[in-house]
Amino acid sequence: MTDLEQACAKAGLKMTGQRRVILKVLDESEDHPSVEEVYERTKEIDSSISMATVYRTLNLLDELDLVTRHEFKENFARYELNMNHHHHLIDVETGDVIEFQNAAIERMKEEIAKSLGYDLIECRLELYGKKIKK
Amino acid sequence: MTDLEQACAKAGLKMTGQRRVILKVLDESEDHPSVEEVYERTKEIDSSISMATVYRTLNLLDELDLVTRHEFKENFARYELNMNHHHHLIDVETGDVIEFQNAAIERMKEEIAKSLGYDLIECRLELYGKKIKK
DNA sequence: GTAGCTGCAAACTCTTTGCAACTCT
DNA sequence: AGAGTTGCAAAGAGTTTGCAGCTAC
Repeated sequence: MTDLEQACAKAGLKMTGQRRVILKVLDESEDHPSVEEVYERTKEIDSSISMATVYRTLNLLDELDLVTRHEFKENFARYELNMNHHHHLIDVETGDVIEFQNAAIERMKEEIAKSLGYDLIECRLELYGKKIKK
Repeated sequence: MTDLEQACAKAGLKMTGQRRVILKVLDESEDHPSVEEVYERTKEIDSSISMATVYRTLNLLDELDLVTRHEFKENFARYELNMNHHHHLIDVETGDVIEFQNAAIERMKEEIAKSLGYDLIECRLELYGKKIKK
């Protein structure tokens, strides 16, 4: 039983075949798949899984904070397992997504929120850029 | 003729009655209205304006960079005139939106993009927080 | 005069949901 | 056994678009 499956069990979710497949797909994805992409990847393992189940499962995982739902400047959602905390730089020409971390920015976010009288709960930081050609 | 109308004219847009009303509404809005809200506000001035026109106009203004399209963690768009550059802190309990600026963060964003080999074109920074009660 | 704009309604895309059947625990 | 889960198809929300008529330039 994987860590992910354990976390689900702890939350009281039943571990069905479909869920196991979806978790496996997420765990093996190194990118930020859309719902459609998660669906395609699960179908290769179990072709009977429905889109509705993929949507429902991703929503559950999001509520459990096992997954982060992104909405870059597209009009559909992308998901990603919640492992290490990082932000994204999106290549405006190709759509490529690059991950980065930056301790100084983390610190400043907290400070800014605090100075406005808020506890920081969550945040979204996305850079959109164009590759520098040499 | 307002600055906004001038900018539109320069881009080759015809200044119709509907557009004038929509621009006026945006100009007088101090918040970040949704398309629906822009529509409601325009209807009070000219009740014949259609939703389709509001959508089309906002899309045009977005392309001209006169307006910024936001999608906070809701599932609809909000718009805002592109005046001074700033970011947003969203109150997760009430949905209130607070604006802020921070020069240090601006600098860091540029640096991060550069260090990844990109020219920064655009960015999205949103803090989601809960008000600190005393 | 004509390219561009508009309102209307229909179409589209992504996402959610009601329901009856099924399945983990 | 029973609550939770599933697939299907239908519904929903937000947004876009084809078309015929209208309007700014």
